[in-house]
Amino acid sequence: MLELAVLGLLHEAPMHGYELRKRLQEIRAFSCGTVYPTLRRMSRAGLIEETQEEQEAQRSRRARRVYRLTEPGRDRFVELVEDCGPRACQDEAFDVRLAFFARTPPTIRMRILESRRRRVEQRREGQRAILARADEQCDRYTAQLHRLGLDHSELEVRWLDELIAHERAEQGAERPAGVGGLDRGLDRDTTNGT
Amino acid sequence: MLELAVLGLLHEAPMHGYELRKRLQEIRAFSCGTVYPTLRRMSRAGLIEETQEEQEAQRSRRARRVYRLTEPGRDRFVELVEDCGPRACQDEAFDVRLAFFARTPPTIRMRILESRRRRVEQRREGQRAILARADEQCDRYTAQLHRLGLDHSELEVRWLDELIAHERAEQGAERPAGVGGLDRGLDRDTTNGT
DNA sequence: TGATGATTATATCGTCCCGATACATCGGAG
DNA sequence: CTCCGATGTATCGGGACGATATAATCATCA
Repeated sequence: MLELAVLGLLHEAPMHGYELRKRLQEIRAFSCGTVYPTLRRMSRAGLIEETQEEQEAQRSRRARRVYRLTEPGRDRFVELVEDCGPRACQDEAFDVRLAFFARTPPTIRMRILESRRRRVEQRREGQRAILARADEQCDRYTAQLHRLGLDHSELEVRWLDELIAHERAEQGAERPAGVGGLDRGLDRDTTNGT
Repeated sequence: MLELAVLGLLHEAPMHGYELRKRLQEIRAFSCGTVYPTLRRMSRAGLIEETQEEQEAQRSRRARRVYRLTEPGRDRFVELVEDCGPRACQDEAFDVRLAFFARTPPTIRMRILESRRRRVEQRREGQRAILARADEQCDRYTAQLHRLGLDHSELEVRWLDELIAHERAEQGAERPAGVGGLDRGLDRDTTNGT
């Protein structure tokens, strides 16, 4: 997942590790014990290039490593972004996937949202079942825990319903009408191929 | 965390791995790739004992390993349950801690609940800040992600407030009254639960 | 001038946990 | 009788975490 996030962020512009970490935190708080080893691994795998930021002018601050997306990295991003297997809607992956929805094909978006919905609904049913027989087998605190979990699940299902409805409206508006490309606010100008 | 959960469950009765895993799922879905190695480790550390379930009568089903709490294990449980450092209110730990609140001293319970509240409030403020400037720097989907996160945080803060109020009422009822002696209300008495 | 601490920046360590996979045994359904 | 699904134990590779170390830069205040 970090891989996808890094690829996606470097898509915008080359960055050094610290900047990457800060941008990453807008998506999810990855630990730096995760970020740097991943950058190394991706660098070895050829998905990104690292170049020493050489600016003699400044006697610069410890010559930061600047990471830049490579062609294989771009391909890998497309590959990851088009994956809609079961992992794509798991808790740890879903938020990162959503963060790059603007660069995800609409059909994939729908599939991910619906998979996620099924998953959360299933969890919700499990929590309901547990709560239903909570009196017999749970202590008060455990029951409260599941109540919170259930509320979370219900909240997320409603949220997903909104997103799905929005997607449908958009796709419905585009398909029959032909190419619109308008809908500003969805993403700002992601069509620039760099 | 798994260690605490295992210790807590074995506190009730000896169990074999599979049963333990099923009971564990009522708290959180630990993978079996986590459970078995942990059982081994705890066994080596002397926190639990494993005994072959020998029942000649049945030519039994592959002689399951039955785990039983040892005295050091009991001590370890107390130690873990009384810890209220920052880790105790982190996401991964908090649910397990709550699951054994019934065996956690009231003062520790309060400290954990309040730490948790501070933590979630902090997260909430971060999310609010991000949402406030979402128009400039987030795409629509990322903003939605943070909106859900914010709703989750607000939900949990309210939930914590209820729990904390309940704890206070309980402690308030016991302290000034002197010897109440009885801990009732802990396991039954779900009040009106909102 | 120098001490102090916050921020920027990179890196490693041990640990936890996950999902996939493999292997067996058992009971019941077809 | 055989296949299937539950029961049951176990390992593997890998992703991620949090603590920690190190170091340079910068502002501030004494």
